[in-house]
Amino acid sequence: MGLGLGAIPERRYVRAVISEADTGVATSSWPKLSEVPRDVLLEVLIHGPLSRAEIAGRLRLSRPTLTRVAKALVQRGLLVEGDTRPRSSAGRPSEMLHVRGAAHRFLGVKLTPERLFAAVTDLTATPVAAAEEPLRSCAPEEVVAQIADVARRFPGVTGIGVTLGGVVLDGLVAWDEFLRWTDVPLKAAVTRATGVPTAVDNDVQALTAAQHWFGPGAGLRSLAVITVGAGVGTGLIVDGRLVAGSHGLPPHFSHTLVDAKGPQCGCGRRGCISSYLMTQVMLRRLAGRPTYEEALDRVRAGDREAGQVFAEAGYALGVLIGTVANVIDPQKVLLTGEGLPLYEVSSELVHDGIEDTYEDDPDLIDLDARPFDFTEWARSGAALAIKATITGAISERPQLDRRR
Amino acid sequence: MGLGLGAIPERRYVRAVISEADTGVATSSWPKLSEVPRDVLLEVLIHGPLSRAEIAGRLRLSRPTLTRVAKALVQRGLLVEGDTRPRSSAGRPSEMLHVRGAAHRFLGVKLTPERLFAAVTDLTATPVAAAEEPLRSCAPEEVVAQIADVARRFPGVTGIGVTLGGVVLDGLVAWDEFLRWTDVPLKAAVTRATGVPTAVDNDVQALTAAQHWFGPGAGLRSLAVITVGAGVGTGLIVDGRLVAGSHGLPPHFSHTLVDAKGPQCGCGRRGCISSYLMTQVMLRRLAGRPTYEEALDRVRAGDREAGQVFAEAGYALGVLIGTVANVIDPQKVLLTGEGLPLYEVSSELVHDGIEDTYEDDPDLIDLDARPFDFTEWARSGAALAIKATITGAISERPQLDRRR
DNA sequence: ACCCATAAGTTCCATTCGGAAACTAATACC
DNA sequence: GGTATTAGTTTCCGAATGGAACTTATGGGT
Repeated sequence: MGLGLGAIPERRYVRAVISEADTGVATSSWPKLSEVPRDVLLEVLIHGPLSRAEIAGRLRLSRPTLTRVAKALVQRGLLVEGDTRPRSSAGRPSEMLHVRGAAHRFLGVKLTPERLFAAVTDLTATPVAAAEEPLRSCAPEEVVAQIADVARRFPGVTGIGVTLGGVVLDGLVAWDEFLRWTDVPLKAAVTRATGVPTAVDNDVQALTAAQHWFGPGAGLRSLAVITVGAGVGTGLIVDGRLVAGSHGLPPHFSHTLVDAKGPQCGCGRRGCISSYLMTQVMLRRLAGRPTYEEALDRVRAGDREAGQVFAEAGYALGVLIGTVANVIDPQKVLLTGEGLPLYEVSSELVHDGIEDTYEDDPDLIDLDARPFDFTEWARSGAALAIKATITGAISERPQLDRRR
Repeated sequence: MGLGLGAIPERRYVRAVISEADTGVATSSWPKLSEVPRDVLLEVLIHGPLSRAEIAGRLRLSRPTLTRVAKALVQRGLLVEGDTRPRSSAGRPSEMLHVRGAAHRFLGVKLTPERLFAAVTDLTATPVAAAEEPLRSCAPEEVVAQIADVARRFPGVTGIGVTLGGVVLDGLVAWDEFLRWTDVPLKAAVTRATGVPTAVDNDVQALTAAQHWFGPGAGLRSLAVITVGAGVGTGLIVDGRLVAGSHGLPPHFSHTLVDAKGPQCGCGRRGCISSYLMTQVMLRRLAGRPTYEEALDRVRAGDREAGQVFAEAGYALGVLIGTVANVIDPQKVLLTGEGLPLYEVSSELVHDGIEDTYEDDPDLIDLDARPFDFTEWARSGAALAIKATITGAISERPQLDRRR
């Protein structure tokens, strides 16, 4: 319904065989999975191909259960049996289970005030298509219409994930400074306009979750993600779950003080971490207001002034890393973003900042810097859709979980 | 066993009725509970007396399930039916279920280099006895012996919780600066010496968990606990769970910079939050090195010098509160500790600090300041024992949880 | 006083789900 | 080719959960 499928011939003749899984829109409906099958799928999704025995061990399930559950997941087309991997010693070799990525497609959309970035991925969050276009307007209705247009170009997706730089609570964009939105029920609107289940979240939060499922932080119990771009952003995974503040904001560390005599910050004070790291502020301090790339070139060419600004930025980044590590003592700190060249040119100062801030042995911090393509933002939208689809957050209202 | 109960007459005649619950050591054995009964017990423990219907609603269980589970818990002596509470409108009144606190007792022990604090509580963490004595020695074996002596004075406890100011990982005291311990397997040692299942944890972590179950933060999804005493400590609850760093330390925010020209801090730098708040440092700045109480009197009497030191400390506390709130955006910030008079004498400056630091509306912060008796530390040890007993962490090895 | 609406708690029963035991399958090593 | 070893399967059973229908205890209306 809502899909204009009235004209499609009835398919009663299939129902008896394929039953529920195929009743709705052919390729794009997600089967309802109960808890254990969902956990099994997730385990394979996050930790790569695994044998039944391995999964049973990790999830503390019996092998018979795994036989049954795996069979069901294969029947639903979500898993496939891949190669068999011989044991190192004796014993029957394992049959590896893979996620059948092609089974579903997801659309991710990242909104900025100027442009819309889109990416289509398969179930394993591997990109299969991408698009980018100017945002026609910032008015909510028009943005929704534009997203629906994009969605029409990629039919058959199982879910849509939209991310933006604002405060998102339960699918409602409570506040977006850049788009100038207040209380926009984006999730409902896009779901209605496209007919496809949609999830909406803050971009940094979605990126963090994406890195935790599909990136270098896959499956870690604790993880800190720091994005360096036009500004800095932080996301935290604690106890295997994304930390969402009670008001929907991602954790922010960025106005922690580095040096009270530092540059003027947007927040009104001086010398916050973010005052050193915001691209705008950095460039403003340089003669002739170069672009970011020009500034980088100057640094690489040995320019003193630019070097100083980037060194200070690097130090501030180090302080940020150290502060985050002090607070949650994560298994890994992941550094991403378009501004990562900063780490490349002044990694030494970053480490100075860490050393001056972190209260334990800096070697304990597993720091991972990953270069970053801007389309990654859109991909993390798709990852958001995948996550919402699998956990069921996308269709049902989120379950109150009665965990400890 | 180990409790010297050999002389107590056998009670075969009861077994048929009370079955398992009474098979082992009479009053002090904890029945194994499966997940749902455990959740039900917890819900009543944390959220006060509740009716079956109410619990079923909260835990998303059916009413028949609640009938069954409640009956089992009543049989095991953990719950009792209390008063019936009439509906406001029509309908049969609810029968309230209470935790039968008297069913079990727990011993909490807090270790400091000079003294040992002990508290015995019932299952609801209500204190029933307390003791305090000098620590005979800091040597691990002697401390264990002393704890065993204390435990002998309070026979029949179901669990023991020991807390101290060090780094505790899985019952092993990896490092305690104050006691000068490294890698002391305290949990195993006390369990062996007393014959009672024992849990060990960092004191601030245990306090945080205690406040989250039995204090003003009961049952919140997110909570920050800030203790002000000889130093400052921080504990976090996120998503209903205690945040434990991957190396066992509680989160520390206390060396965040407030003012680079501030007092010298133990960490080598100047003007950290903790440099303003450590009692030692505060008193050192005052003429004649008064005691804490004397210093407080001076402030209340209007002494300029003391007022300044306490004002700065208050401001630093505000910065700490704001920083914590920025990071996890908790539902509540709970302020406790022996040093709480600070908040009383300079609450205005605390709020200034919050205002200058928190990036949203300070009114969103639900700040709760609770005066603090030192025996609270020991009580939180008992709460630790309760928590470990109920979650099963005390006997079995912690289950790998396969949650999302 | 009586009946009815309302909501709590219970009983009964069908169903689901996961683990134990015992099996088969596929390999390495001797 | 036999044996040890580990993966995966089948069969079966017990535990636990939720739906339907019931009983119980109240308030409110007539």
